[in-house]
Amino acid sequence: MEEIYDAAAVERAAQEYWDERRAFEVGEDTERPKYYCLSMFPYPSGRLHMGHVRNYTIGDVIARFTRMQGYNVLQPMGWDAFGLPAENAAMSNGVPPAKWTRQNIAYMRNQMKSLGFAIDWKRELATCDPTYYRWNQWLFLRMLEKGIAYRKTGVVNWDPVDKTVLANEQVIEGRGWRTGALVEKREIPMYYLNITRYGDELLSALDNLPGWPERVRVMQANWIGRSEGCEVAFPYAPDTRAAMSADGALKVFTTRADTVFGVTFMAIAAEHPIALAAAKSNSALAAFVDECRRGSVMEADVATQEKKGMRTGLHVLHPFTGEQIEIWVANYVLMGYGEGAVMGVPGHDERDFEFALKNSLRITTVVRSASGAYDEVLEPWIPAYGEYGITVNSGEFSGLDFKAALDAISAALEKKGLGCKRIHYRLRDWGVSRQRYWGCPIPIIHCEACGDVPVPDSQLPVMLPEDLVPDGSGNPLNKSEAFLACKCPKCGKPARRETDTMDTFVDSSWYFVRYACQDQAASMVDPRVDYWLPTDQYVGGIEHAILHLLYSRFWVKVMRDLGLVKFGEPFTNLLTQGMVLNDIYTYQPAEGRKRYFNPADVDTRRDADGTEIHEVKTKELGTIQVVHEGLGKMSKSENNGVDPESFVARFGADTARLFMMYASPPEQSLVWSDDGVQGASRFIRRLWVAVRDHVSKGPSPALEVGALTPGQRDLRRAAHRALAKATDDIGRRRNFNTAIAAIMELLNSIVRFDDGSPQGRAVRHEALEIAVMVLGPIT
RNA sequence: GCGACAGUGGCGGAAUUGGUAGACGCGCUGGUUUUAGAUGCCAGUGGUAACCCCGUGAGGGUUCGAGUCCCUCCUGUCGCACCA
Repeated sequence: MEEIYDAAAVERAAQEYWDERRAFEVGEDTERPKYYCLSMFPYPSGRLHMGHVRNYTIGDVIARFTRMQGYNVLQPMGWDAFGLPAENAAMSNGVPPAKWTRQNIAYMRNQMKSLGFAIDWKRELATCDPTYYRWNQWLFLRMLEKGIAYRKTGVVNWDPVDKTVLANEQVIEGRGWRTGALVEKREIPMYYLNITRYGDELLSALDNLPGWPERVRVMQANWIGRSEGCEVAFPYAPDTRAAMSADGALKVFTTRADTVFGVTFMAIAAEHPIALAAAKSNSALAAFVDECRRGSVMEADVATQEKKGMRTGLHVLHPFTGEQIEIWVANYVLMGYGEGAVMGVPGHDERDFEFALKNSLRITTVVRSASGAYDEVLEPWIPAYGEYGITVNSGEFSGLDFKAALDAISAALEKKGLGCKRIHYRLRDWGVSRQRYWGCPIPIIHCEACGDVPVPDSQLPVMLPEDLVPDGSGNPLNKSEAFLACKCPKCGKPARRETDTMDTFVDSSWYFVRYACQDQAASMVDPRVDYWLPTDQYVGGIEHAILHLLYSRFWVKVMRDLGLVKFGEPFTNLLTQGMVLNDIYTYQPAEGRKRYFNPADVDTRRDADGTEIHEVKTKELGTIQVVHEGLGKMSKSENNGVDPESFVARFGADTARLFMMYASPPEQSLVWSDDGVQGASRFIRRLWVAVRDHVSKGPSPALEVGALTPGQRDLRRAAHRALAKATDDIGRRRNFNTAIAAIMELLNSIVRFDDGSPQGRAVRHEALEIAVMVLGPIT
């Protein structure tokens, strides 16, 4: 009983045993059903954090469990190795990003190994290796041939802090997603991927992903934002023609072309060219335009923001009646959506209604309620006004239902050359060029004579020089003559290489495919991909619900259409794990910045009247009282992280893993708790002691069910019930907590149950085997 | 504002999907081992002095039976955010 459970020794022995046996290396075994269990690969930032540990523990439990059920299970691991932090680290300490990244990978690989995951390390890959990124380049060239990749000069989002172009998706509320800096607009030629071409499929295929959480599918559907409607052009009236000094038409997109006869005004965004033209000769309007543009950035109270507008004094002509319609600038019209202009139909659109009331504009009824909810549109607004009905007061188009009116009106518009049916997406094409060094070079050569020439396949990969050190003054590739100088593949004359690199989302869009054939030098994929893919289970953070998952789905569909893979959806089942939270403690000195204290350093005691007091012993200030600010995601900035490495050193990986799985269901956030850790630690120790004691008493006799006492029979039944329960829970990934609870209960009864009889030992043996079997996946 | 999800002891959370509410763990209380502490072990722990009583955010409904289903409301979390 004096023996102490030495987690490090126990775990090291197990890990060595696995290594020797190459226990987790798998091949393509057609005899067994395959199971591909994938966790999102980490960015090699330097050290693992608890979020990683949780992510990979959940994946590992699923992998080990399915493996025990007889599947041929692949669980690979790799590194999302390109990206900005490496450049930032390079700038602060002068180390080339390649070196920094590879050191981090080596360190984190060791950390991961000490956690004992059932990973096939033979298949490890890093996206910064030419053997990987050459296929980014290769597929990019195929996309270029198909017209999916194209070059376009466009207004891009420029992050002034990171000095890089951001995708629309990387701009959050007008700010860079990483830096939070206000984004500026710049014109830069760059490469785009035509993801909108796949918009329909990306949307409709969501319905065939029952293994995805509903909310992720909703988020993706909203992001794609498909709407079916009609483009309508309102020709300029003479005054507008004069202001714009050109003939033309104001284009709008509408989903309600059936209400086109109800248009009583036009509303345009403050940034719209007509607004800018009108503002030149109208200072009041110019001031309003300014206000709107400022207001749209300060979005905090957008929800309750009043619908404000101002007339431009300019007009357009109704495409059917020829009537003059006045153009207003309105703060509720967004330049970034559709054409930056809407047709104002106050009778049948709530926002237009509100706007018309406020500005005393005419409200006309052009749709009659099919359900008899109303005859005429009157104040106040009722939702029925916005519903589909039968057209009225619409000239030759009166008396039609929505579908018929839409068809007739769009056909008539098309005849006049003033519009047509159109499907509009919120989703934009994916700009993949980045003005950064530490990324996959875009395989293009710029020749004075031949223009932009794709690098021939035979010259791939375009190698990224690994010895450069960014200094903050832009992309070092632009200063590297060795990289820049090349020959034009077409004419052979000296030419310059493209220095832009690809968005790192490209790297992560297909890494899961490459795991299947990581050592294949001759091609991007090989038949092994057909065996393993698609992935059966993907585990990762909800923060990737839109970008990474959407890009991956798109990329795989392109690969499918190129005949490279046979599937169109990469991830059959998706599990989005919750965050790891911990307490936040702060101290606000009389002067200076608020300080954050790590919860591990905080002592909590109760005051005489029962209120909790949190104290920290500091060197400079002595013992101070700190404030408990609640719970937050473990982060550096709030100093509430728990370091996995020191944790494992102290308690062992099994405790870390058991606690992670036990304390909270995988999809929910997990609150760190030292007490919970104690419980998990105690449990692991207790299990170890029970197994060791049992083993030390020698082999158990064969189990004779008929000879059991009622107590023994009960224990045996409890063991089998626990097994069934755990199998069910882990299989459905619903709640690992209950699976573990069943085993804890079992273990409790085993420990108490010790009558020393031979059959008692046999039952105990069986029960322990079951406990170890179920906990095997977890610990 | 719209949408999704949730609300159960002091805490994390169970409840076999409509059938003994509070599994399991933490915490707490008492006992015990120990020179002492930590650990370990034993017992107790929703409320109430107690019960065959009352208890799953509030109110109503369906049902032999509701934490679970339906309606209304409240609160919280997340997502979207004037989507034309």
